[in-house]
Amino acid sequence: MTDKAHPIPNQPRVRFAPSPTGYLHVGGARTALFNWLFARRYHGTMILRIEDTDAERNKPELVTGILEGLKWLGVDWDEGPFYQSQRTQLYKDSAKKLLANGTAFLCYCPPEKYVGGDHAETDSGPAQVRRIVRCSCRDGKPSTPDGKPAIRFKVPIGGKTKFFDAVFGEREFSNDEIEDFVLLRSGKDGEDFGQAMYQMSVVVDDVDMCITHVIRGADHISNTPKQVLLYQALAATPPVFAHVPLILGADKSRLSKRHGATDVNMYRTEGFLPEAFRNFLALLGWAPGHDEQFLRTAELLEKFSLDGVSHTNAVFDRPKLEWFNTQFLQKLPIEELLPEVEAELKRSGLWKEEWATGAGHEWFSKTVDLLRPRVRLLPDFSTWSRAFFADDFSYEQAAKDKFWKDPKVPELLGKTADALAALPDWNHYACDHATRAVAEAGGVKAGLLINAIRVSIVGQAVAPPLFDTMVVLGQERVVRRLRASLKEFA
RNA sequence: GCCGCUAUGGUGCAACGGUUAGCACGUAGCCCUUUCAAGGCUAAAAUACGGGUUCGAUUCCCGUUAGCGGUACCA
Repeated sequence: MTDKAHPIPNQPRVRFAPSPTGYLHVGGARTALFNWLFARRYHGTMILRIEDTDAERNKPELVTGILEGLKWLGVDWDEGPFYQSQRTQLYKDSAKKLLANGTAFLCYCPPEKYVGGDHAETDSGPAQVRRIVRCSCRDGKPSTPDGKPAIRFKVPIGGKTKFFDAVFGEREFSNDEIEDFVLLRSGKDGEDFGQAMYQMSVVVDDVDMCITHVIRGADHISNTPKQVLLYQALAATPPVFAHVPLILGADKSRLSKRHGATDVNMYRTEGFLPEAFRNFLALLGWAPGHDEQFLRTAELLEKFSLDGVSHTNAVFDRPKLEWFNTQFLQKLPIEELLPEVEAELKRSGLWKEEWATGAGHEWFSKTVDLLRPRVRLLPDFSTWSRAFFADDFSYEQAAKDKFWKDPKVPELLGKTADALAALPDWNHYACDHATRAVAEAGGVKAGLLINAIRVSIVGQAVAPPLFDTMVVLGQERVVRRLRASLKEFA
């Protein structure tokens, strides 16, 4: 539908335009991802623009976090970051141009006349009501002719403003519903005008940067007619808009802190794999077709289309995100997973350089491969899997209670240590047979001994299959740990 | 309040006038098994409500309800 109505240009130009008033929110991240997917899919250009025109709310230090979040997600850009705070002259010039061509006017009304509004009683209590749509200043009749004016857009009386939305289709809004919005704030002491307002700066920048497709959150849908009006006043062609549905919390209200983490960087810290997060995010409000779920980024790129974007807000489902993570943890080619694990072990101080190359690397690879079906998040490699990478692990009380309760256990463990120490070859088969022989001789089921040994050599009730674990740990270490664990029974 | 968007199992998506309404997450059970996962199989679970249009509506139209968004000299 989209492709027919508005053919995809060969080289679309899109932008992600976050505002540094907060961290990179998952909603913003999803918008960034869709822009990126679209740009890469159609060999276009991705532009990053920082919308920091509100000096009072901006926190410049947040920009770093936003950029880091994007990089972690794998969303890169070709141009920028551009900062709107450094482009103020452009907006002022444009506003003055509109003043000159009669599509804007000077407004002397005090700001508070517009802020807050009236209150009306409704069934659900007082609701805010917009007080002013058409300002009297537009006809040259300022209510308070003195003081510094702001510049407002002169919205046409009557008529409709239309635009094409690649996900919602043709849209039209009645001009009478659109207020005479502010383009430029009134100036403080010394300056003629203040900073540009959002509508002004986006449109001027989108025109200046030759943006062809504006992909953004659906919360901007009712801003769009204002912007289209601005394009017209500026004699510019509006881009194709694509509004993507919002992300909600489990209770269907707008996603916020009380729903859990909303900062993308928190997920990085928690130890999610970026590709898993990306896959999950991509499937929030979009689907490639019928039943595909687990998608590598290349497949995402191959299949992404604005047509598939849903019209409904989506709930952020954390359990599903975790499922994606375990899927990637298990299915990623091992060479792709290794660097992530290495970084994790470095963070926790368990990393040894000998694992970087040669035989050490081979061992590391084998160990990670053994561990990964049971790992849920990257830090599990340092915590749950600690006994595989370090010798100073502790014994879980619950594991001891569960698997060491048979009085025969200490003796059997001692005999197992002797049997294993005597093995000429150290492999799965040999460990298996030696262990079962000890169990049989001791008159117990193999399972009892196997479970007891597991606790002795890794300190926990849960670990990969025992004999694989033994092979990876090595003969010397297994025997030593078995003997050392005997002290726990004293 | 006004304007706008939306409405398929608990969740994310399919079905774009004709299907026993499909897939995935989650949930429950079973199998596998040496712990825990993974994996395999099975089950419960949905077209918000009311009107139209049509031979036939999940699908098109209208209304209601609900949720969300906008209604700032915020972005």
